[in-house]
Amino acid sequence: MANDTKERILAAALEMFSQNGYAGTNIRELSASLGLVKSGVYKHYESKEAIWNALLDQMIAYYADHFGSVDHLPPVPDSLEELTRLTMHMVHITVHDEKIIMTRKVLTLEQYRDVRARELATKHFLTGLTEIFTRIFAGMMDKGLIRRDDPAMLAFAYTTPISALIHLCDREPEKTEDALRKIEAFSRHFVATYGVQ
Amino acid sequence: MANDTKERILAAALEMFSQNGYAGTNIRELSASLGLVKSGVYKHYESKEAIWNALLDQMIAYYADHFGSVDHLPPVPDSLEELTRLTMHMVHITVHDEKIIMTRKVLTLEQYRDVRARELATKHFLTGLTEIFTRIFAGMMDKGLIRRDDPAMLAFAYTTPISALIHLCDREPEKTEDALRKIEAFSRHFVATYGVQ
DNA sequence: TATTATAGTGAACGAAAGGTCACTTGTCAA
DNA sequence: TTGACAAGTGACCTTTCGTTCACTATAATA
Repeated sequence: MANDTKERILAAALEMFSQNGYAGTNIRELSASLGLVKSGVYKHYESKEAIWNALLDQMIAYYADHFGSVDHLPPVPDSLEELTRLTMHMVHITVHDEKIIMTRKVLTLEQYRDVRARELATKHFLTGLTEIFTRIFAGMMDKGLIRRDDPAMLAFAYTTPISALIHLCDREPEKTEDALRKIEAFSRHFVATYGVQ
Repeated sequence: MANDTKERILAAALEMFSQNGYAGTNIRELSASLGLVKSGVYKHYESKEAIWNALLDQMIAYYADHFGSVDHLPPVPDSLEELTRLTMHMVHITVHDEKIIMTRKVLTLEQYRDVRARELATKHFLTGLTEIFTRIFAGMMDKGLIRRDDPAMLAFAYTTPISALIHLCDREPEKTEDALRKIEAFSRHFVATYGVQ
């Protein structure tokens, strides 16, 4: 199947780009990892850059589908404890899903070179999470669970420390357990600070 | 002078590595940017990797000299307003000094490939700032300026959002002004939350 | 002054890169 | 059964890469 190979190429590209970067990846190795010879790849993509652009297209579409729409917002927690649980659930997925990890790494490595990677990186690493939690905190304020305050500021203050530790997990995977504990401790501290007792 | 050229090579390497990454940088361009021909570079470094290692040595030494010792700790602020001023002063330097910007970019680009870059990245992006502000907050608690709390947790909660915006400046320099305003707003919000009025 | 080490040149090299092309194979519709 | 087409192969091309080397110019040293 043409489509199958085309997608397998993208999957292999994600893996290699996330480890060695775009410039550090060569088509021979990429093809070999799929059991093809390099000219086979050129039957599906006209150039290395075309692979890169298709991969970015896919990442952008994936992001829009999964995080970009209001439909996929997690429900507003009904308790402070549930906020921590929700947070830990989201974090667990994001630091253990290989594909998501590789996506973050690719965006990290190519953010200075490619405009679209740069924009997606900002969404992934900063504005995306902040927007989601702005709504969550606004909802929790309405429910009287957390102190009235600027929900966007709280979301920023809540998500960026977590993001920093997620980056740490990407960089030093052996510290993942520690980072998860630290995120949970941070979440509880946050709740203790802003939550209405 | 041998030493002069040797250091100019490192400076050029920092610039090119920070823009194109190690794999994306070639010795011809690097030499040309110094007005040399590429074989001239090999009179000073035996290989591209040797340049990379020397650059890392320099970055590690620079970090140890400027941020690693207790001597260079900023003084503990005497007021909440001064905490914000101190913060903005440090941030201004860090987002406007080209050499520091390039250092962060290099560490960002090479963190998955090189063990030493990985470790230095964690210091730069996470533990370094947190340690500095842990001392500052401990001092401010002693002075009765901010509420008694775990100073390391406060430092983490204070520095990582700022770090996130510094990364944003590296990625999208045109947003620097906005980011600086946001950092100041965040600092004041933090002070309003944890400061003793 | 003669010598020697240093910095820099320019041509060349082999390896590896991205990409092309004529060709084979297998599948499916006419 | 045959024709057409998509998928994959292997040899080959060009360019670029990191690296080497014989050589020159210069400036300090003995």
